Amino acid sequence: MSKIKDQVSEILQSAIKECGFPEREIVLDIPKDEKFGDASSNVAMTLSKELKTPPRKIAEEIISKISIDNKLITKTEIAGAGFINFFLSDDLYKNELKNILGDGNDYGKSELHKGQTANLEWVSANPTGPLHTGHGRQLCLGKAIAILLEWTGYKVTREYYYNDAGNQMNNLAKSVRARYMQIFENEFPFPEYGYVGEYVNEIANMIYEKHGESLKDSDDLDYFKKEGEVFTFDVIKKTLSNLGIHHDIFFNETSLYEKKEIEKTLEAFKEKDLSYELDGATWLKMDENEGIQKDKVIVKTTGEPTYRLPDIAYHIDKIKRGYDLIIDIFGSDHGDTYKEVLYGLKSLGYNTDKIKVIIHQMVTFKMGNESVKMSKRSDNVYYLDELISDIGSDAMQFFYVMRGANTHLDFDLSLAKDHSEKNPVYYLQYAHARICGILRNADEVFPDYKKDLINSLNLDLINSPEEMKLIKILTEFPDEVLSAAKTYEPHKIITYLNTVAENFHRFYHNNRVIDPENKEISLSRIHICLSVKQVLKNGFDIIGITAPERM
RNA sequence: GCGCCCGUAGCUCAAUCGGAUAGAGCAACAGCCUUCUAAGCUGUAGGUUACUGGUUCGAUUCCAGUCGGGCGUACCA
Repeated sequence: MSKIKDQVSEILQSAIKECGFPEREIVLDIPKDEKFGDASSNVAMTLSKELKTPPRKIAEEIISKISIDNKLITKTEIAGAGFINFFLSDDLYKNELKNILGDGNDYGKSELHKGQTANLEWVSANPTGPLHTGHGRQLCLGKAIAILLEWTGYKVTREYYYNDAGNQMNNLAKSVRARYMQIFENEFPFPEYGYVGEYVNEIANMIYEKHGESLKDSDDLDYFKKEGEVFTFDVIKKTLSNLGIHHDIFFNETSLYEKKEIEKTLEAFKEKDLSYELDGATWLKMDENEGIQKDKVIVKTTGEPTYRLPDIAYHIDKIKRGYDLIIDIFGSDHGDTYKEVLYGLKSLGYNTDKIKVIIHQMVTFKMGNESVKMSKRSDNVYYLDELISDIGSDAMQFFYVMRGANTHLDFDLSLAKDHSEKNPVYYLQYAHARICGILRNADEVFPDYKKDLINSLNLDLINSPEEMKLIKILTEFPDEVLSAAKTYEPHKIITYLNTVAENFHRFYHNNRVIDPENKEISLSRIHICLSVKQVLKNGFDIIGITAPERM
């Protein structure tokens, strides 16, 4: 569609120029209702005020300059308050259809950001326990966004930021040690806010197998911490890997201390008089105009930095690496903190224009009507691995990504578990599997159909309304990818794929594809099927689900 | 209290810079399998887009206020 749209908007643009009207950026919409044509412009309405002329009159003047022929624009009309609607030649779409199979797995990719680099940081859970369903949304969202960016030409670096030295990790170490001690000392006290997950016992048992009771009198928490970290990270990475997520960089906060980057950042704040000492702590001056309510502590009275300082130093590091785009994905519980980080960077003179922060709202989990409260410290945690084995990774990926990030999402676990076959993901995947079934049939009836498609394909035979509608929708795919990528919203792809599947199922119902009596028409329909299959597959690749051959 | 986000069909959510009659899935009801997979298709029902006002050719979308929900408001991250 993109190319088709460009042609139409050029014609429209020059018609406006010919009329002597002021230039406008031309935006062509694809009307929701077919009766309004294939493309629609509201330009007459936007010119109305400036020209002090009724929009319909302006529209009339514009379309009088547009020539009608059978090759491109077959009809124009003025509708409603002054919309200019264009009806386009079917052949345009049929020709575009050929590009789908020509481009194959690349159909829909663009070179908009060719040669540019992007860094996407997400997940970034500290290694204190396995990933759970609270991480799921971010995980799946980031996976899809990374691919989406690649489809528009970016070279994407996937990054995971973690801290193996903070309070959370000390807490894990204490918890592991307590479980270890409890193996031979029933009464050994467990820390009040310790991690009670079963994995903590596993780590303790592992240590016991290696060392027996020899660590009984050791109060060296570092060893327990290290074992805990190694074990947990291993579990986390396995979960990620099972989902096809591979981070290129695991960035340890500790390395910022080793490279003195924290100190340097602190010095920079002091030099610029952006920080001050009060009550034994160091405070960063904040600006209410940036939406931050009050000054924040960056170094505690203990001498340890709060998370803000290393976060700022970390982003300086990323900026210096020279990416064209830096994306952070945070949950809404971090909604305020990113502002502090960005403000810190700005106040030090860094350009933060390239940093995009994606905030996703929390997911509420429900079991029937009961809302499920989850806490790492109460052990009623629903781990991601469990969710995957309950509903499958495709359903999970689909479910987490199918909605806009900025909307609160209710996840009904009992529904996902009990009625997994009802999951909307199957609607899409079934369309793909169905096509594969047709193609298996084609192999038997017309063994040489692939050659015939090249030599004797006759697209003139495509003329039913279902076929034309389907073809038009397929050609919108490249635009859909661009639009989803522009706003980092992979759910738009799913919404689109739904209409593809819907129209395919309808086409299938009304049109027999393989007809041994009529090879020519069979070939044209096989061509449509192959094109649908390709678009579905490419869309699945972006959102991160598989394209099954059978179901 | 203050800040950010949200409020659309019974439920979960879409709606392309502000566009035409607000759309899907699930749930409900009525139909469709001797024919390429019925995990599908067709039809019915379901809405004052939380409420009130404003901006304009036009508002689910932008602005103000009210009500309701989530998150934050740490010398936790």
